[in-house]
Amino acid sequence: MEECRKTLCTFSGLAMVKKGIKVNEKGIILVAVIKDVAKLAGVSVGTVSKYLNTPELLREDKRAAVEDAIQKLNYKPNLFARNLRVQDSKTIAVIAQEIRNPFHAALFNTIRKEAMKYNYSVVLYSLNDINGNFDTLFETLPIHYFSGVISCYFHDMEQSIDFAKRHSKVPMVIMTNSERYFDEYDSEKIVHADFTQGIQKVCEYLISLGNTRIAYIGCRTKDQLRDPKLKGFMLTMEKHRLEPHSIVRLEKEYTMQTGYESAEQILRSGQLPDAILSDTDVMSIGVLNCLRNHGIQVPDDIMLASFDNIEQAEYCNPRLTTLNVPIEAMSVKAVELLVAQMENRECKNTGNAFELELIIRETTKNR
Amino acid sequence: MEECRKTLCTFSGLAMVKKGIKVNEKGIILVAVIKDVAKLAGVSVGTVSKYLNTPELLREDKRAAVEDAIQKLNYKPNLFARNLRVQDSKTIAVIAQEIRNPFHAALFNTIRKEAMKYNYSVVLYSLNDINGNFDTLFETLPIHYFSGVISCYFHDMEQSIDFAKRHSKVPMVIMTNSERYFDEYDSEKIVHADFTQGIQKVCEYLISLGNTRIAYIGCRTKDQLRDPKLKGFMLTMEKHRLEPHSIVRLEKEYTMQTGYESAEQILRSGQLPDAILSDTDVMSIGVLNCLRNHGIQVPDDIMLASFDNIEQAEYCNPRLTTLNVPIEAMSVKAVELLVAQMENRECKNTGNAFELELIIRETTKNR
DNA sequence: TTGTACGCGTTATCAA
DNA sequence: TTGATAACGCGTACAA
Repeated sequence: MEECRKTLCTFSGLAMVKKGIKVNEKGIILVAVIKDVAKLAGVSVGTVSKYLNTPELLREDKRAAVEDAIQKLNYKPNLFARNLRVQDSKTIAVIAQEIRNPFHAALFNTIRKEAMKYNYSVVLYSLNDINGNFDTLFETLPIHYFSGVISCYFHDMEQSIDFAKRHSKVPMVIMTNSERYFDEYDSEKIVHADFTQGIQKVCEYLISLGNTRIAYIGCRTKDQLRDPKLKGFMLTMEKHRLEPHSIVRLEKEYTMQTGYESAEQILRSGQLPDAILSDTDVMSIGVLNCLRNHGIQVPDDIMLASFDNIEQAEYCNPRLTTLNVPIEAMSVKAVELLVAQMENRECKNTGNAFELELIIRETTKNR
Repeated sequence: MEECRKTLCTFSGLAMVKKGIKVNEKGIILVAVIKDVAKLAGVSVGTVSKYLNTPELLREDKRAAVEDAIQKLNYKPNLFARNLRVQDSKTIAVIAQEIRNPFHAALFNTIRKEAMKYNYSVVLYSLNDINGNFDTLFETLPIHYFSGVISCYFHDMEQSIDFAKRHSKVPMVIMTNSERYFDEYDSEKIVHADFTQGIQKVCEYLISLGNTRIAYIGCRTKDQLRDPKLKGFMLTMEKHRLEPHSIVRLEKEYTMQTGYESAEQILRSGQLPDAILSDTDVMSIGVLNCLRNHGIQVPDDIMLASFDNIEQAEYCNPRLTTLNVPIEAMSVKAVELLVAQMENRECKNTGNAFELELIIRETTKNR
């Protein structure tokens, strides 16, 4: 007993002092644990535990006593102890691209809010921190300490899918951007929007407006041959027997700055294109800025259309014609599917495919 | 022993199966734990633990053996067990406003990256999720499971400070926006920029341009009398014996949409102001949009200036005149101070005050 | 319906 | 330098 108290003093006490948690003059922690609640309520720890997990199995008087003690002590269960015991963290890892990008911020925010509804916490892993390197992620992410994973790294679907396969036993939902992944992976693990079709819609629209010399702006992916957006562009151009004015895919991140630089590169090439198809709204905003700097009017001199429909697309000047990606709805669905997996419930795998809708604003017009 | 194995089967096995972790046909978990490493390396668990924490205290041959075993088993320490034992989570809670706001996204992202350098994880608590209610936060946030807290909820400093005081023993850093908090709180816990002075700078500049009828746009804070930005505006106007054209402070969130609506309200009031001073860039973008819809030219008909200097301020049309808040530098400092607190190091409390610099762009001009 | 006792995976202590 | 062991706080099987 003396020994025990000593240990308490040196170990917990010190550790807690270090953490800044209140301790009394004897070095005993003042943060209540289940034992303290039990003592105060005059019951056993087992009973307190039952109160926390299956309160309906408790007699009313005991229930009230425990509740009262918890209140008085401001008791909060220790999550580490609980997680350790039940081998489940109630935490979801979100593998995303870059939180400063409004598209991904919206995605992350929705996932976070939805997860909260199901009592799950969310931790963000940003692939931009590690240069999009999934091997690094594989090494650093302690994946088996998460209840589940949502992967929404559109930038390199091949790697995302590969990563998921390496963890096939872990509850996971992947947001994908191309039909081709449907065959490769369980459909109840996929939330899907067909970016190839999406770009085709945009490109068809630009062509229908009479544009023939169309420039394409994107960022270079590792597996560039399979970039679904670029593919959609190429398919549409071929279908109409049109040659791209140019294809600019810098090895940079999706930022306004990159959009600006991409536009500059197009301008340097000499002859102006009729239209620019940018594969993200964020880049488009940079494009607009660059064109304005060069005195080029949008849409009169050059038209511009892009992809995502971030909130800002409606607020820039001129307002962006773009393709709506229902990212909030997709995120809600992703969490729903993941929770079903984590809790071993069946979940109909219908309705995981989302439509992309063209939003026509001011950067395009009838010639 | 039989009993033990049985328990393993029913409990861990099942729990793990539920989680989708690999188990063999006997229900034994195939995720390696420290015991497995020890067995394979032919050492005790204590030795493996030493390898993980103080490898320099190990003999070379043992060190190599453990390293080899860890490799072979792809062993990763269980964080819950470790946290439970050492009573420290190596996790920082960030109390922020709204991750979709670019200003706060930049803030959160920098904190996250910096924290990573010191081997801390970061969890986001967004006050917008809970309507800015600190009492809710107080109840739901398991604060003593975090190694430290960074509070950057500028929207209601009174409550932020109060929250911090209620947790005075917890390592915490607060970003503040007004001189007045310096006296109330330990200076080594504060990263500071004087928003009152900042707005004064902006307002002085607008007045120096010949504007006299200036409208102010912000959002309503709970403690509106002490809103440092509004205060700066009022002080400057009084100093110049000017009456505000109008003060619009909707009870909404800081969004482009709110900025739009605020501008509409100003326009409805009849006589146009000479200039609008908006207290955040995000709102300004909405203002620009609204003015354009009404055919009002910026800066010719109305000038506009604001606060934050988010990246987008340089990319909108016209480009925003605004006040630079060095949010990245402030975030870096915040993490530095927090780490010092968490690890009981001294940290000179100099240089925690950051200067706000006026950035003149296109929404203002000499008349 | 409640209490007892054990174990989750780790680190710290102490003896060897 | 290493190994055995207790303890972190909780949930659950089983006994009462």
